[in-house]
Amino acid sequence: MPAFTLPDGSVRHFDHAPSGAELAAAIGPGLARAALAVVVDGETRDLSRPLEHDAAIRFITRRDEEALTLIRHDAAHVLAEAVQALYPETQVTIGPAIENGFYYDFARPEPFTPEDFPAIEAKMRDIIAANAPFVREVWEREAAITFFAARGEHYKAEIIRDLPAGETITLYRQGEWVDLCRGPHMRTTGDVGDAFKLMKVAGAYWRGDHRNAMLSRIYGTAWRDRKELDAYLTQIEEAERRDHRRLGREMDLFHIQEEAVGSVFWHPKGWALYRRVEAYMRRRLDANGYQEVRTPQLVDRALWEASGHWEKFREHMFIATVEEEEKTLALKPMNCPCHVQIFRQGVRSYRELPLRMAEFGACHRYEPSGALHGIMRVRAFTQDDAHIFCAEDQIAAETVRFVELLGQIYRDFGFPDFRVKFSDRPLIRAGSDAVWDRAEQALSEACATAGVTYTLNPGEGAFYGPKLEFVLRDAIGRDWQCGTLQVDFVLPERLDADYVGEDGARHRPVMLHRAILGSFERFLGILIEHHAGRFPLWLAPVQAVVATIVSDADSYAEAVAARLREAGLAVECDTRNEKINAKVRTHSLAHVPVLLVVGRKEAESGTVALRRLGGAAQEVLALDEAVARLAREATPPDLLPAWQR
RNA sequence: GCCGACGUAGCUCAGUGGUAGAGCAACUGAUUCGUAAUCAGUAGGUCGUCAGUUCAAUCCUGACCGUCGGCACCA
Repeated sequence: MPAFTLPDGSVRHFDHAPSGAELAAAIGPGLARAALAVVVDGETRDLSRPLEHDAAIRFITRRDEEALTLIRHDAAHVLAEAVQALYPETQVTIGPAIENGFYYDFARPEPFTPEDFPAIEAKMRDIIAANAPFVREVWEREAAITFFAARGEHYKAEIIRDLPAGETITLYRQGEWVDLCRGPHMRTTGDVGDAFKLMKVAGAYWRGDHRNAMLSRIYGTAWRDRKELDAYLTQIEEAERRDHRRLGREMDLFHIQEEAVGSVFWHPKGWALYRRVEAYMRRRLDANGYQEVRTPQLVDRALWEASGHWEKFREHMFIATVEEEEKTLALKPMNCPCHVQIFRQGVRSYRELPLRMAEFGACHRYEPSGALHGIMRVRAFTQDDAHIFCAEDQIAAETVRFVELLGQIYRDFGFPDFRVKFSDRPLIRAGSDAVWDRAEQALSEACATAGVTYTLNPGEGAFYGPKLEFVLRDAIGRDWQCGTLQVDFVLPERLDADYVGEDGARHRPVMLHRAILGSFERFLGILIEHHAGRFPLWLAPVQAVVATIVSDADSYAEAVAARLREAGLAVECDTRNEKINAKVRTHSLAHVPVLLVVGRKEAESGTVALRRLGGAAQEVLALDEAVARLAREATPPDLLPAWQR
């Protein structure tokens, strides 16, 4: 007779196999009303299924975060039923819960449009109001295939055909409607509630493969209650306000135009920001034993053939030819083969290792048109790239050193938290399995030494080696993969790099490909969105504006601005014939961190009224003190004396 | 690259089969003002490009380019 252990440690005994719902009722009527699903030894199940064996039990109610997944999954089913009710010619495929919501992929000659949403949502509300129970049925494979094929649901039939032998095939009914699904589901369609909204339509390939048919996907969001839904919609609006493309235009940082698709025109203010980041990175690298180099943009295809990139990435390379010569050159899509060329000049000694070769390398890649996105995904970009040539037994120490540097840099840019993913061997790869074994092992040992905990990202490594990926989290909770550290035993072999060891013999170095920001373009996009354009003083393109109240203060304002410029600050002077209210508004909207207001009083007393972005308070300071204070505040974090960090 | 939507002044957006408007920005003038929009005036557009339909196209049709949202891709 089964016994169930509850979260409080108490045990309930039954003389039969009760359903989850029965068990909940036995515990209490409140729980019986609230329970949506039951977790049996860690596995979430429908309340209707009998519990045959002894198990640890807990219930999921609407108060649990886990309810979200159930609600979203059920919402996907309700969406599918609604769509088939309204558009009977539509085939259903799959519809999972995802972060923040759910989607369902439909096969239909005519794709859906957002104009269809009101009708579909109304139908969904009807289905939810009908409160039909979800009923689980176990089917025999052939019967299930015949059933779906007969209904013209060929995708469902294909899914069943491809299920591994021995897999239990379950269908769920909700009223008249039925779908193949492994579950679990809540009790009834009514449990979905009313906190959902259809968001957008999109094309999506069947089974995520671009060789397959394009399906019509409908995305929705669903939450436990209206309040959560509204909070989510507000968060989306917030993200739109932060959009780097919008801020880039509003703050006059950069633009992109048709004649140079995927390349950035940096305006003076955007370039100021770029240069601050670059200068900071250069100082950090200098201080960490890197040697900066610069390598050619145009490189003969022979080198790319030797490196293996020509074979794998040719379609993504910009090719250049001249009429005079037969040569085919490619704009470099990456820097590593060029760095190996520098390494190969002369004879290298083990004494030079680890050799850390850095380049702010400008690269070009012909990215698919649909991948382009503002300055985040472009065709011309600059990596904060470096390659560490080292011996195999130096991988661990170099990894530790790199992770420390990376953490420091992320903190300085305002990203205190990051996580690490470990990507191991992909299906298509260079190098023997023995080499991959060694590379993966070296990297995982290095992680252990560096105290890095990671999540595994199977099969996502580069074709030449495994990699660590560093993912930071921004101010509104979005994850961005920026840094990377890749172990490469292959390229030194292919490009014949070697060094003379202690034993006098030639050895292959290992290459560690590594980047911290990834690309400047993308990282600046992330920075813009993370700070919502309100940069910390050391990064702000315009750090301060001196604004006059009356034109009598113009010459004093210019003098104030000059003093600040001498102290190294980027300052503008606003002597326009405008009221101070208008000036405050203009510069606040432009996200200028510091406003120095000067009128007759300040001009006479040699002071400034200092106002911070976002605050209404003003502080009247002697000019000298204001300059000293702002100069200190605008100091990049790596240049602050130790006691101030 | 694939599916869909979109493209009107610098920006945000109206609008119509008879060659276009608003607000903000810009410019000019007045105003000299104490912390988120002073007032008045002026100027600004081959309505993404190219074809087609039509007496007539910014509007209808098609192709292309670009942008946006996804998918696929991301050395």
